[in-house]
Parts: sequence; C-alpha cells; structure tokens
Amino acid sequence: MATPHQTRRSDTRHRIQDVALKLFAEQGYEKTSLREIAERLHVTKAALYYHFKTKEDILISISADLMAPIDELITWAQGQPRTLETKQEVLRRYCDALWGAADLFRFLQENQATVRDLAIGESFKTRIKALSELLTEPDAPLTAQIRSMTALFSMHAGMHVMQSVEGDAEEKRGAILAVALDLVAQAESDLTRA
Amino acid sequence: MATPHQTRRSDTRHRIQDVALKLFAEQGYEKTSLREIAERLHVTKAALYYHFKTKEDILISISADLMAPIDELITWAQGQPRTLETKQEVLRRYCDALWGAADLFRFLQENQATVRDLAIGESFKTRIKALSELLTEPDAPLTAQIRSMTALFSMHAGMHVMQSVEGDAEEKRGAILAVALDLVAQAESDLTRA
Amino acid sequence: MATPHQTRRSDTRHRIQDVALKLFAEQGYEKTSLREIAERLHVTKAALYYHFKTKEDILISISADLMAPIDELITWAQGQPRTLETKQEVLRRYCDALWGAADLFRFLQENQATVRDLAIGESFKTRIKALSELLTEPDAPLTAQIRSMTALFSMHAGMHVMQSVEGDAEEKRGAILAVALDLVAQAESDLTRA
Amino acid sequence: MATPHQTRRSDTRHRIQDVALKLFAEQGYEKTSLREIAERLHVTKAALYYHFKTKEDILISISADLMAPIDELITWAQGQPRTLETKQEVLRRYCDALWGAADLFRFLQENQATVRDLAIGESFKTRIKALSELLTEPDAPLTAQIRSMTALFSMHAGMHVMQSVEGDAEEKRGAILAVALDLVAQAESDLTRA
DNA sequence: CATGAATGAGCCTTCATTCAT
DNA sequence: AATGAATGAAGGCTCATTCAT
Repeated sequence: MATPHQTRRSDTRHRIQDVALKLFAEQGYEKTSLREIAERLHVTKAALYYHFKTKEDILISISADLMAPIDELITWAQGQPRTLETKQEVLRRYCDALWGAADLFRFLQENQATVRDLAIGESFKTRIKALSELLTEPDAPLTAQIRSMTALFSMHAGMHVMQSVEGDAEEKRGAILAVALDLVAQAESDLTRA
Repeated sequence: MATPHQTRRSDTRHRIQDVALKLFAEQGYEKTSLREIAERLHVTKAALYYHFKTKEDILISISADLMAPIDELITWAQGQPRTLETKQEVLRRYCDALWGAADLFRFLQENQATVRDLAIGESFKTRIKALSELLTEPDAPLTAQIRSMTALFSMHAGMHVMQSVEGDAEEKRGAILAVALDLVAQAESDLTRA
Repeated sequence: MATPHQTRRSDTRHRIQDVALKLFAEQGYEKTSLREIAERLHVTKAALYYHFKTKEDILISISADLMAPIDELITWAQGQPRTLETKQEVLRRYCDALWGAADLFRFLQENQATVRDLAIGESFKTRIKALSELLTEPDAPLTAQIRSMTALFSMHAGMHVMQSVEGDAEEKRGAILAVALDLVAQAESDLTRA
Repeated sequence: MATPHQTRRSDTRHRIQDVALKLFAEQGYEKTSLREIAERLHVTKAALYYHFKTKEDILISISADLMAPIDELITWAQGQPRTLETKQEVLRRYCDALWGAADLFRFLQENQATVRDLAIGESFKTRIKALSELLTEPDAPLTAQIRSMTALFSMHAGMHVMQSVEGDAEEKRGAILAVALDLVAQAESDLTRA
C-alpha cells in the first residue's frame, strides 16, 4: 500500500522512460523527437528536461535500469569455473535477460550506428566483450571462438527475426536457446579435439 | 568505347554514391547530411540534386547496384534442387556477395531502424526472406529452421563483430563460412531425424 | 539582539544577493541564470522566488543597498557651495563609493546594454546626471564640461582597466583619483578664463 | 555602373550585417535574436545561416570589416617615433576611426560582459593594448600612464555619454579630442618632470 | 552540369516564472 | 522557508529540398 505521494513522486519520470523506450525501439532514436515523447504524455517538452538533463540522458537512465541483470550475470559468471556447464548457464540467463528487456535490446541492435557515439554504446560493447570472454578463450581455435560468438548473437537476432517464423513464442525462444546451447557445446569439443 | 561525355557524366554520379555509402556506413544515414557529402566532393548540395531526386534516392541507387549479385544468387538457387549441397553453395555465394558489398551490408545492419521505413528496407527484407526460404522448409522442425537462419545471420554479424577476434581476415572469413556450412548441415540432419 | 529567526531570515536573502552580484559581475546579467544562482546556494530556484519577486528584483535590491552611499553623497553635495573644493571632495567620496561597491559598478559598466531597459538603468542614470551637475555648470565652456565628465568616467574605467598596469592597488587608486582631481581643477580654470 | 549581379550578389550578406549591427548596438547582443534580424530583412532565419555560420560569426564579420582602420592606424603608428606629436596623431586618427564605426564601438562598450567570451573580445582587447602601448611607456610614472589611458577611454565614453550635453555634434567631438590631446601632453610632461 | 540563394519544418535545449504542498 | 513539478516562450541551429540562372 504505497502512499499516493511516493507513487506519484517518480511517476512522470517512469512514464517518460517507458514511452521513450517504446518510441526509440519502434522508430529509432533520431526519428523520435522529444516533442513526440512529451505529447504522448500530455506534458511539455520542458517537463522532460525537469526529469532528465538531455535526450541522451533519458536513454542512459533506461539502460542503467535495464542493464542491471546483465551486470549481475557477468559478475556471477566471473566467479564460476569456466566449464561448459557454466557457459550454458550463462546463455540461459542471458536469454532471460534479453527477453526481459526486449525493447532495449531491440533498440540497441537496430540503432547500432546511432548508439555507437552515444555513451551507452561503449557501455554495451564492454558487456558484450565481458560475456564473450566468459564463453570463449582467446587462444581457442578460430572455429570454436566463432561458434561461441554465434551462440551469443543468434539470440540477439532471434528476438526479432524469428517473428516471421510461425510458432508459439515460448517454444521459439526455447528452440533458439537450444541451438545456442548446442553451439557452445560444439565449441567446447572443438577445444578438446584441437 | 564510351564517349568522354558519358564517362564524365557517370563520374560525379559514382563519386557521390561512393562517398555517400562510405559516410552512411561510417556514421549512419540520419547523421550523414547532404551538406557533408557535397563538401567531401567539393560540389554544392544542389549538384547532388542534379544527379539524384532525393537523399533516399542516392541510397536506392547504391543498393540497386550492389544488390544485383544477391538477386542473381537467388535466381540461380531457385532453379536448383533443394539439396544440402545447393544450400551450402548458396551460403558460399552469399558469403562472397556479403564481403563484396561489405559497406552496404554493414550499413543495412547498423541502421535497421532507419532502413525499415525506407524503400530499400522492404527490398532487403524480401531478399532475406527469399534466401531463408531457400535454406529451410516452412514445415521443418523449429530447431532446423533456427539453425538455418542462424547460419545466414551469423555471416552478417561476422562481418563486423569478428574484428575484435585476432587473426587473418581471410582465415576468419573462412572459419565463419565453415561454421555456417556446418549449421545448415545440422539443420538437414534434423530433418531426416524428425 | 536579533532573534535567531530574523537573523536566519535575512541570511538566505543576503546570500542570494551576494552570489547573484558575484555572478552578474563575472558573467553578465543574461548569462547568469537563476538556476546557476540557486545551485551555488544549494537551494532550488523556487526558493529564490520566495525571497524575490523576479530576477530583476534581485538586482534592484542589490542596487538599492549598495547605491545608498552615492545617494548620501549627492544629498550632502547639494547642500554645499559649488566650489572647486566641494567638487574635489565629491570626487574623493565618489572614489570611495566606487571601490566600496566595485562589483556592482563593474556590473553596471559592463552590462550597459542590458541595464538600459532594467529599472536600475534609469536609477543609475539619474544619479550620474546628478553627480555631473554637481561637477559642472550647463553654461560652462564645452571643454570644461568634458573635463568634468572625464574626471567622473575615468574613475569608472579605472576600476577594471588599470588592472593591466602594474603597481600596488592602493597606489593606483590614488593616482586615478589624483588625475581626476586635476581634471576638475582644470575645468574650473577653464571657467575663469572664459 | 555595377552589374546587377555583382550588386545583388552580396547584397543580402551586407544587409544582414547592417541590420545585425544596428540591433546589436541598440538592444545588445543577447537580446537580439536571429529571428528578429531575419524578420527585419523579410527573410527566414535559415537564410542567415546560408550567409553566416553562427550568430557570433555575423558579429565577427562585422568587426573584421570595421576594425580594419584601427589595424592600419596601429601599424602606421608602430613605424613612427614615439614623440608627443605621434601620440597626438594617434589620438586624432583614433577619434576618426571611432566615429567612423560608431555603432560597433558603442556595441563593444555597452556589451563588455558579453563580448568578453566572444572571439572579438580578445581581438578588441589586443588592439586596445597595442594602442595604449603606443601612448605610454610601461616604466613611466603612474600618473602619466593614467592620463594616457584616460585620454583613450574618454573618447570611448565621449561617443555616447556626451549626448546629454547640448551642443553641435562636431563641436563636441572636437572638444573631446582636444581634452584627450591635452591629457597626453600632460602625460608627456609628467615624464620629463620625473 | 552545376551553383547561389533561400525556405519551412523541425530539433534540442534553456529560461524565468508559477503554484500546490 | 522552501520544494517538486511543470509550463510557455523563445533561442540558436541544421536539414532536405527547391528553383532560377
């Protein structure tokens, strides 16, 4: 039973984030103007600036919130032995994280050119690198490395691309994960074979 | 034996296309202004409008030129039996096409949000769909379909992402292709197993 | 024996005035935003509006406080005989007043365009006029009038400009005053010569 | 008989400069918006940006044009012996330059706070310093230095302030110059006396 | 084949100010 | 005595596009 105050307190702030992310994901970052965001919320542009310093700041705040699970995942994984089982658990958890913040990740993937010179670009790149380092060793055979990276990226691609394929969403997600798990397993056997 | 006129005529046109594609790929479509393109070529913005009707038209013309190999590939494949061998040859040729027009495909991948409501968006989507239909059957098990799509998209991703992995470019390209070929092979055996 | 309340009450008010004057003098009136003033004081903009009706009102209140000595000087001088000795004493006292409220006068001089359509513009102009009438007669020869005005303005200019000249601050101030005193003396002899 | 082309060619550019300087001088730099300038010229804001890169650029271009005589004066004077006669000639010419670009100098004086962090601020400061070095020696007695600087600044002040004094404009200008000339003469005799 | 000049729409951002609490 | 939230107006600037020459 939250007090009305507390509830309303950051209400607008959250609504801005929600609408912004929705529009950013739907239309792209540059094509979404602050005017549009403001209008959807029935506030003025200036109101946005009360809550956020800049347009980019809105995005940063969204990312900071939604990226947290990824960070936790990375931290957790770094404390685990680098076994196949760990790697597969990383993928499973990453899959959850991805689907849990689908809009943000869709945005990140579809706006790479834009994101590249925004602050969150570097921040995202860093996480991807950390993840890929958890899945593969720098001295592994090339093919193994590529299988691992493919496992990672197939999940990114899978989120939006597979919409053309018919089937239940949950089922598809499961299948995507299964393929990814298979890929790291193969990568692992590349290692022993080499 | 082209007339000097003809030669010079397409010269500027081509230079515009080259510079535009370079900038589109480097900075993104929206962040590249016609002013910038014109300045690099030491002509005025108005000159661009002599050669192209709109900004988008520049992109369309580039795409029309560079997409031709893909169309040929699709046409060729549609006349072949849908065997594993054909599918793998599709991937091999697609790999060539991708690396042959790397800037364009990099652009397409990094500007999806933008491209989506440009004419070339639909045009590209159509080709991807045609390709994926060549690689997989709609009634195939989900996992097989996903493996095929992953084969396709891993090559897209591979173009830029693998730059962080050390190794000779040609070698990496070979490895990426090998993994993709392997994926369709697995997809094929999913079929027989089902 | 001020009550604690009273003491604290004017505390914030004064701090606002201090910070505002400092920033106005440093950066100019328009380039100093209320946000900036508020931030320096670790209060909100709205707090400023508790103490002052408008931005201009802050300036007016500052000016009202710091201009008092000038008013006293004028009142005093108007009761004196219009001798050279009086005029020189006016300059001496004006010099004190100027240095005593250096920030304000620096602000007034460096923001003339702005000040012109603020209330204090007129108020300042009135005082300058009063002062100049104390130093010179309307029917005096042109040169005499100019010497008197120059005496006045040289002190304004002197405050900031002479910082490039090396030397002890007090010494410079003395020299500036000396030159000014000399100028009115010359103005006076212009009179008798005419 | 200029060709219509040549005449019209930079017509707009010049008209922008004229209107801008007029408004800058009348209202101040910050209080003059590009919208206002554009409206007076019956063009759009964007047209201004065709001719000038930024608002500040308009000012810079104006200053570059109107400051030329000052630069010439400085160059000339630096090639002359540093006699009293030279110094007085400097003042005479400076007086001409000042009245010839009265709007610009009025602007500079009334917008010092603003000008300070504009490019032309430094540029103006440099010239003033050059001029003052022509009029006075760094090792001269303080009073002499102040008299020289006062000579210089009295002319600045004189341009606008003396409007309150009645009398023919030309006559007033002559008187102001006379007082200034007198001041450097006195500065010079301070030297020999010391 | 290309330019010079201009436009209209729109963008992000900042500001002084208000008002209920 | 002060704040949190919001507003309306405006500002400088950039962009794709047009058109007469």
